[in-house]
Amino acid sequence: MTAPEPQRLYRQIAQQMREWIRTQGFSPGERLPAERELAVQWGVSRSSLREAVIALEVEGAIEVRTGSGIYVTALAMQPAPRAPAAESADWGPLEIMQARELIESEMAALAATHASRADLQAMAKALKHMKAQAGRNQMPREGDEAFHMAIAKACGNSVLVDTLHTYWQARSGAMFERLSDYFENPVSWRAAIAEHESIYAALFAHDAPAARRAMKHHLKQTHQRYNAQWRSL
Amino acid sequence: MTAPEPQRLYRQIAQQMREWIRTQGFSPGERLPAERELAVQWGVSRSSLREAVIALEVEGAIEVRTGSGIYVTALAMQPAPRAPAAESADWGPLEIMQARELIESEMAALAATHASRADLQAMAKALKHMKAQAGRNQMPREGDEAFHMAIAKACGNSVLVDTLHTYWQARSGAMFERLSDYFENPVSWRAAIAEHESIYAALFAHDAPAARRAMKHHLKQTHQRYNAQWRSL
DNA sequence: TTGTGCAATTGGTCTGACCAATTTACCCAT
DNA sequence: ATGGGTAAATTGGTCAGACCAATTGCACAA
Repeated sequence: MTAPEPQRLYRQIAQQMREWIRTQGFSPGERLPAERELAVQWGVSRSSLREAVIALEVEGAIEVRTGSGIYVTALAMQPAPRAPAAESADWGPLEIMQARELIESEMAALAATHASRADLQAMAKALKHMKAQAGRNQMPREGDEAFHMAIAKACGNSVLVDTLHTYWQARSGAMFERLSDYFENPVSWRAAIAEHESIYAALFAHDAPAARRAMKHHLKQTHQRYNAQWRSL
Repeated sequence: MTAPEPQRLYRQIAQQMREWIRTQGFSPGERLPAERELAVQWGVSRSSLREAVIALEVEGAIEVRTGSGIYVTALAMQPAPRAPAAESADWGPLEIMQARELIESEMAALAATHASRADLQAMAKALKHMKAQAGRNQMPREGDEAFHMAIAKACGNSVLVDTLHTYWQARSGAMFERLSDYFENPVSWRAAIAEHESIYAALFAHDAPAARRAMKHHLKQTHQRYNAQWRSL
């Protein structure tokens, strides 16, 4: 009862190795002792040591090269034990919407000056997809995401693309699902589509201020729809 | 030469198991066959099968309970093979700076209206830390990060905090290290500290437009320092 | 000096065994 | 028949040793 955590051996070893690597002044790219030596060093079998190595490898802290050795990566330096999807776990819907409002408005402005013909084409296609889905009385979630991601791509900055993508993935949360059921109705679809068209028009005209304004308006509306629904739960 | 990737066995097995779990209609919480059976099923030794299991466990796709069995988690359903830090891997320094310029400017404006006394105190402390480090002729990287993160926290939005945190972690990349060596010199430190003080002043005065302006200026300066250095490599 | 090839090193995989926690089955007492 | 409790079967956890394959290093020969 007092010792509820006889953790698996490989986890203990992995934990100790993480600290050891960061402590003993290993530099990225440096090679650490052979598996057999490490096993002796921690007094475990090679099998167990190996399991710990694999855990660290999956985490990205080390890199194993067959016949050569085990090498530490740059990631090993940052203490992040990185539980899978550790962040984004406790993101609330309203927080995400606020962040999107802040970021995507500026992204729209940036996209207005950078967007290529191909980018605009992708947006148009997404918009068309939305209308098609809405026409079949389905929630046009797919097209919605495609449209916003197309704008991100138009910025020509992979950091922004990945950031927004992370936000959309976080929508899988349970709370989000419940919210969607309530507020995603044909009326708000039509409104959203109209707002998207305003954004598209501004981007097509390469009008940065207008694009920023349109995007901010769209997300503010969405935010308010969420907010209203949130309070009513 | 034509087959450059005889991937480690455990990776192959892990890959196949991921698909198998998602395909064969396993529900979260359900138990899958015993290790020994799975080993036979894929025609590998238990050791190798076990390594694959550990990889999936670290990824969070499955959960292993001693003496009981191996259980699939909710995460296993989402197809994300989530390589460690798959994103952020190929982020370039200039891309990150552009993203920061876009996001942090707005964050500063938001923080100007939201910042509490505690938030401002944290910024002041970070600023002080920067000066102390610079005084000892050290690159004030720590204080720099603390200052920017304090502003993010002042927004009261965990999504924004996590996003910026991700950007700072990406700085560990090799390219970034090399850049830092070149451009991070006492002259730019002093400039950066002065710029930080402008930002702090605007936040302290709760002047959103000024905060936005100051932050944008600061990051644009940094961006240019990077850019100049980048071309000279 | 240069290049080739052998040998040591190091990771990769397998077999088989035994231990510990958990679960299941069964038998006995009520 | 039912309840409880123990024993056996199941399942993961760890270990030891062996052999293979890729890499690396070094000595020797050209």
